[in-house]
Amino acid sequence: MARTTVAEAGQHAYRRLREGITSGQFHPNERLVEASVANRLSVGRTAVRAALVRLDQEGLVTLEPNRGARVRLISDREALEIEEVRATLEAMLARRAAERATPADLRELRRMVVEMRQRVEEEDAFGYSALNAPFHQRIWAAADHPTTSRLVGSLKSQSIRLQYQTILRPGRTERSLREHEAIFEALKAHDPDAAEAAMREHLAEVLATLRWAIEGQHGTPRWLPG
Amino acid sequence: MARTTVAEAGQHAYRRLREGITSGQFHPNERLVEASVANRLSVGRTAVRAALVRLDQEGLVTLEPNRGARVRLISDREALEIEEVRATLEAMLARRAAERATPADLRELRRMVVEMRQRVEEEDAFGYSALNAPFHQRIWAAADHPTTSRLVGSLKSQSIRLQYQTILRPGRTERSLREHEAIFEALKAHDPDAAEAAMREHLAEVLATLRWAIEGQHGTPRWLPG
DNA sequence: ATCCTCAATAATGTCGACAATTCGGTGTTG
DNA sequence: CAACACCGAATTGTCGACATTATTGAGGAT
Repeated sequence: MARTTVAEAGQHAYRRLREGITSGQFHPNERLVEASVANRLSVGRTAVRAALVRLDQEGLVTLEPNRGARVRLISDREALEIEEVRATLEAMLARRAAERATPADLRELRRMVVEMRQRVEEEDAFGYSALNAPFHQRIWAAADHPTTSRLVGSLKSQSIRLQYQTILRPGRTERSLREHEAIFEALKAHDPDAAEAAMREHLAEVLATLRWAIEGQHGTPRWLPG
Repeated sequence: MARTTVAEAGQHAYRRLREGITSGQFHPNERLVEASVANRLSVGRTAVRAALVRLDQEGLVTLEPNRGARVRLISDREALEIEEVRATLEAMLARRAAERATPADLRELRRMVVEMRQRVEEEDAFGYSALNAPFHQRIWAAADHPTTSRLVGSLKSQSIRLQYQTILRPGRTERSLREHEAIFEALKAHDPDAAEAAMREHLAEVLATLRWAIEGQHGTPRWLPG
């Protein structure tokens, strides 16, 4: 029989809401009225409540006493801070990954890099960007450091909003590809210093692009999702 | 009368429970039955439930569907991982702190170092250890990087269990004091590289001490709840 | 004795009702 | 006309009741 695990509606609500927020379905600063969300997701208010508490702790929504929840708006400053932390931690993970990447890890990473190159040659910036996350995640897996992986994953979901805009920068994909290739080479050579340096450089570029995107949006006072 | 904001019992329960866990009042792996906790803290079950969800997200308790909550037992491996992350992030904070420490920051840090030295001279290891956290926190404040500070603070609360045992290592306090002094000197000189290096070295020592403590407790195969 | 079945119990998951609070508007008063 | 107290709708906070699920222990069959 269809074992749909009816129990734990809370988990369900949490995932749906989280997905809704990170995918931009709910806008930053949008109010999340418990009742509305509840019947939108076809779950009870209790479940929504639990989900909101979780998301508050996670930093994706803010929860004010007696005043409800809203999607947390990450300030520009905070977005940069998050990216800085992410860079620091991912550099550490890259170092570890270089020390212990298995042949299987390297095979998979090579496959990804090849696919990325194809996307760049086809000038498919969006397709390229979609391969970005899996590539990084595979490195986290190779680093075998669950605590940090969890942390970095959580950070990433908080700063999604600006992630999209970084795709648009002209010439960014080519450069990004070269950086990814450098990281891969360092991992393949099992050279921790090189891997850490390459990852640090890559994320410094991302950070710079982020600054560029933030500058840009100040000129263009519209940044709502299309 | 004396309306102490009766609303928000959830916050209250959260703080009490958190305090109880980090202070060791509740032991690792101990089951947290909602009803018991509720009337122990004189709050409703709803509030306890919310608190547990928060603490689960925070990593201080584990929450299994239909099977309740228990105080999370941090494995040795995980404790080391946490300490590693903390080291990485605090090194970054020290770097930033060196760049932007104000005279007030430095005055305060000097005061703390002086007091630490006194404690060491009095051979008051426990008193010395109590000054440890404020010293680090002051550096975080100087770094002016709230995102990271929050993160590091959260990590620290997860690994409290082993923190105490590190005090016991012979000769540790003297060495720790010298490390702290080195960090202070680097901050005072506004030398980011030196500050980062000093902090990194300090926390590498802490990590080593942690490993030592973990080895030690393997000799004593008693860790079951009493 | 060991394993299995199955009721009894304890604890969690969910819901609906109601109290408490916030917020926007409305009418009153100076 | 502005400031202000106040009412009402909307929303959140809390509680108790009940359904659902795990766990325990006794009894029976092999």
